[in-house]
Amino acid sequence: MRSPVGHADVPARPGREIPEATVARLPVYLRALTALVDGGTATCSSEELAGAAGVNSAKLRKDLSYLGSYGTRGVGYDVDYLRYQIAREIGLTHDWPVVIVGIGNLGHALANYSGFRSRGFRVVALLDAATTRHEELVAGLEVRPFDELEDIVGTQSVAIGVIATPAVAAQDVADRMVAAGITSILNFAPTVLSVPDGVDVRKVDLSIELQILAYHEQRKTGQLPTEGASA
Amino acid sequence: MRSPVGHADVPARPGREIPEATVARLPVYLRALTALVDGGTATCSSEELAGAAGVNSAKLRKDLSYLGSYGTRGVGYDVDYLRYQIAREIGLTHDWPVVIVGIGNLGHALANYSGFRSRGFRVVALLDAATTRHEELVAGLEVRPFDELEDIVGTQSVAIGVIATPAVAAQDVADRMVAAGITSILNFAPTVLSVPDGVDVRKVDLSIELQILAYHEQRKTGQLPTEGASA
DNA sequence: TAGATTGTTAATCGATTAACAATC
DNA sequence: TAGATTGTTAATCGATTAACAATC
Repeated sequence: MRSPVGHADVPARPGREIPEATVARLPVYLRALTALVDGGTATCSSEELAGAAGVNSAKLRKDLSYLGSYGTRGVGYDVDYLRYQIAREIGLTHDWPVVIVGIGNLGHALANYSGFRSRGFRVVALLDAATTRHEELVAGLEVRPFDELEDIVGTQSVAIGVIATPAVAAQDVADRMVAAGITSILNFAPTVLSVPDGVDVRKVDLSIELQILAYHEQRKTGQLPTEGASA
Repeated sequence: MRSPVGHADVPARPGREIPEATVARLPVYLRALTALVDGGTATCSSEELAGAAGVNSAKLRKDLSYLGSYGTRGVGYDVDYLRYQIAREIGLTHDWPVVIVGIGNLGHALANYSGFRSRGFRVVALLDAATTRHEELVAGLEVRPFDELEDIVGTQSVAIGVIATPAVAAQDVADRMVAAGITSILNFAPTVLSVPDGVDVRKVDLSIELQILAYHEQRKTGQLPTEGASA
């Protein structure tokens, strides 16, 4: 539709413009491939990889086709090669410095989560507004005053921020993050954030996930909400 | 397509068969409505509620239309009434007992998360396989041996289980949960679970969320992975 | 009545899936 | 070559959105 920069409407390199649904599955494939590599598997078919990732093989092949042609017909995929290609596509061939703001229970858990480090994310600072938490050691890092945000983001080129504060503080934290130059936010606070265009926000909401389960659970057990009620 | 029980293919009550995308947004609307109630707002338009929920108003109205006609043309929605209707639809008019398995950093955070309790979820037990954690008090509950799962699920009619164990243990925990009668699982372990039909699994994966952000971040900053590379 | 806003329609868009030609 | 499996096509399905008739 829009062509912001004035270039001809050429179809971008084949393999560009990966659909959002596909992007969200690439990390799942990456994890499955890493498990296969660790298990000593050198080659796998789309059927096998799809099974390990919990999707059907047509979807997997379609997804991979957006990246390029990294398989061999009649043979399958070289596990290690495909893993590298996906990691490169996601941008995990270099480390991403990350700051976590809000070092309560959840912030503690996030700071200690080994899955970040092992996947290319490096927690460079833990910030909290409460002075009582300052200098506390969490996951080997000192908790710092929130005011140091701008300094840390600037000197360490932090692009990604994690918000693990109470809901009331989250928008302020987001505003400060954006002002400091952060352009990607992972928000654990149960609130809608408003940010300028160009800043990405992803939200993880524990209670929403449970509510979605409850909705389906309710239907299974036959306790339909309107059962016996009239319209 | 399928008609498992042998009844005529009558269109269910209007308002049934809510699309999955809509179900996932109902908790967001519920939260926005609760905030409006708390702020003293009695009535709101679809435009206002949509703004508070972070969606556009056409989508909001379409979503609500699956539940019924709870608004008034020319006027808007009664905030408290709509909130009740959504809560009823999700199944939050009664409490859901929940067990959490795996009381590490994340399990601690989940056990202490007030958002569960306040939204109709009651943590009835914390279980861990490690005997060193037993009898420890977390969020006012004693950590119990994992073997007590069946007993607790049976006596307390638990339908929802939360897995916060390391990845290697998650499938075993899921199997035991299913055997004990749990039919909805919220999985925080970074692994694909296989469960029988009829059991719902939702997955929360912290590092996947960060990877999705990294993908977009990489494109923003112009460090395209294939930049300069030839096809 | 005039103005406002819902609930619904219909068009569009994006995601999924099965099937199969290409090709190792 | 025969068998296997990818990469792509095309059909289907579901979600989003704008527009507007219904109606308070």
